[in-house]
Amino acid sequence: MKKTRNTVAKTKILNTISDSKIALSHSEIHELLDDFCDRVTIYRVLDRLVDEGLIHKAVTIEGVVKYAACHTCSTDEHHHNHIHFSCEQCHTVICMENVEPVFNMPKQYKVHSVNFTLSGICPQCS
Amino acid sequence: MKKTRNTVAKTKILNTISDSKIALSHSEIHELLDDFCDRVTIYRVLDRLVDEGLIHKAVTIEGVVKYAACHTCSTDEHHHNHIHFSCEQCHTVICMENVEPVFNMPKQYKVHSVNFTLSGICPQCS
DNA sequence: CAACTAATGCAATATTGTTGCAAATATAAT
DNA sequence: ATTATATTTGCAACAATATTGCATTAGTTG
Repeated sequence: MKKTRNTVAKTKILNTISDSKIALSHSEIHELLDDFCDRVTIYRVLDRLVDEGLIHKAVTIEGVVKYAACHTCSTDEHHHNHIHFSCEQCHTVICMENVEPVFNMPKQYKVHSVNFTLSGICPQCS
Repeated sequence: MKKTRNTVAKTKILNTISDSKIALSHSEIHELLDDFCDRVTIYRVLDRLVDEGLIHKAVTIEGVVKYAACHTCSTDEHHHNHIHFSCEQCHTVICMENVEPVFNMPKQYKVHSVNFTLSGICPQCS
């Protein structure tokens, strides 16, 4: 694995995601960073952070890619089998770190990663 | 609910999806239809078909939106709680209609739809 | 067949994601 | 601290995907 560096952009982007209660999309991060760095840099840093396991991805049923840092990220035993909830009203996506679905795949399928996203109305919008 | 019409485009697109063993993206459908109708029409028809419950969506971890028709579609008791498998090698997405995950959401969350997509290597590519 | 309205095509535009390359910068070695 | 190096960044260009407005076409109903 290629060595990766700790740059200002990377730190700032990781902090933005870690400090957020909700999962963030590329464009949301871009806005929060207020033109601190280029759009392209954000795409590349996000890819790196995912590779390094510091954050994880979740995709809504609309195809919007969101990024989040959860507690199991950056631990040895780190997996992201938990569910994400996407509110149809306020469009926020949150990690439900305690909700891990149980399923039974035929063992010919080699599963590398999962994406569990539920859509509906969150408690705040009800 | 607004009334919807049975047009040639709608029929052709639905048949394309129904006849396919794998879930199809907008661009794949566009290719299969070989310029029978406009790209925009396909977008609109897909939305309508989803609204009417004749097909359902699945989104890969890369944010690619795929469409599929399953057996429970178009039945009264129709739900899409099954898992989709996305192969990282051949990039095909299939419905695992028999694999329905069990999970336990806090009941303050009103769940309308689910998106379960696993990524990995399918039996053919192993 | 006439009237009504949904659906389509087209053009324009918006949004999202990718690539190549030169310049900048983090890291390790001296 | 200075230098050597390879990663990272910004910029520009491009590609892919999705959306909107409006005039025209074509289902559907009576």
